[in-house]
Amino acid sequence: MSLRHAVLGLLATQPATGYELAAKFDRSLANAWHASHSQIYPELAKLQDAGMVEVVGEGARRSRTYAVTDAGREELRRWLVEGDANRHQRNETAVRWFLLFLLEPADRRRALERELAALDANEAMLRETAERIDSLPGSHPFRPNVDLGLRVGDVMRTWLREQLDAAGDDGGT
Amino acid sequence: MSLRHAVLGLLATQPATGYELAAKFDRSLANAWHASHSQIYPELAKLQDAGMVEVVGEGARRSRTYAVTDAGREELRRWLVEGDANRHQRNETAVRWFLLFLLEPADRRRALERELAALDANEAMLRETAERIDSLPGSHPFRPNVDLGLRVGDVMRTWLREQLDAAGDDGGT
DNA sequence: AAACGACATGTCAAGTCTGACATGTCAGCC
DNA sequence: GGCTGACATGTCAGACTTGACATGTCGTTT
Repeated sequence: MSLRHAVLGLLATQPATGYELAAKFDRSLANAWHASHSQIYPELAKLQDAGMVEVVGEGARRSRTYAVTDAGREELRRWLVEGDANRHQRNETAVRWFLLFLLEPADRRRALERELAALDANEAMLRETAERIDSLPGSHPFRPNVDLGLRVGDVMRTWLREQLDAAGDDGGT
Repeated sequence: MSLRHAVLGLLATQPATGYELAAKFDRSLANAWHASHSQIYPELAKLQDAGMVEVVGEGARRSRTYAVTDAGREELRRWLVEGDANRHQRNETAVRWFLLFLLEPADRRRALERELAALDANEAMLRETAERIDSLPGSHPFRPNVDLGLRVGDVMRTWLREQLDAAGDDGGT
């Protein structure tokens, strides 16, 4: 279960409310793990019961800011250091890309173009994030990961364009 | 749900038994989607009820070979063409890589080296697959995907080595 | 002939995740 | 004052996934 460790990790980076965590899952972790608030709030409660996070502040609208405790930090460290490199992933995009060859060239071209557009959008988001981070003073811990995302995105877009060319050859205009 | 479409796709590529499908999920789709036989057999039954696959042969040990029907092919096509480019993924490795900066440099180096080793193993597997495929007559539909995997692997390993260098700078010997 | 390992399928309890439903607060605008 | 949209939390049924348990077959080796 990574949800637990993702939450611990985000809180270890910076204390946050459940709402803020949900936003971070949609931004920072968008390309790594998806979780919505309906999972995050119960998980925070469980982590609090387990003594791994604690409430460090309350704000307007019943909001509670959580922070990691020493026990939580230890659990996180244990997972990062000892957890075996589990390569299992669940990636709908990858499945789709595997099966695109089954389509007729015309359909395939359309699908490839849609995938390319989605990647372009992701690229734009990453570039924005990079710029925002770079304009901040000091270095941001996630900067290398943004960079990795950009590089992987480049490779994937190149590949998609190659597949588009190939589909064009097969299918005429 | 991608399990259904992954199964349909594999069967559209080539008819197979549930057992063979499970093996393919561990090989071809290892970096895309994980599914074990305890999911595959029930899914085949559901797909058969829905008229999307049919039994085209029976072999030793009660084995049944399934193939996609026209209805299944249509559903698969619909998903490939119309399904929106869902970028949600669930990737424990990515989460870990996001949080590695939280570790002390010594721990971080150890973790990075373990990740590098896991990637090397994956690389070796992909190269083997590529060679096996290339030695076959004709072109194999998954060849481009193997290539994509190799390229993405290269980018990731380069990144890991950079992070290792950075951790070395931080933490001395 | 017994033992072994790969082949082959099946079930199920427990855990995880999704999407919808539900409730309420606060700030700014008209 | 009322409206709207962002903020903020919570619950839950239904679907999906995991890992363990269960059963049996076939070919090869000892």
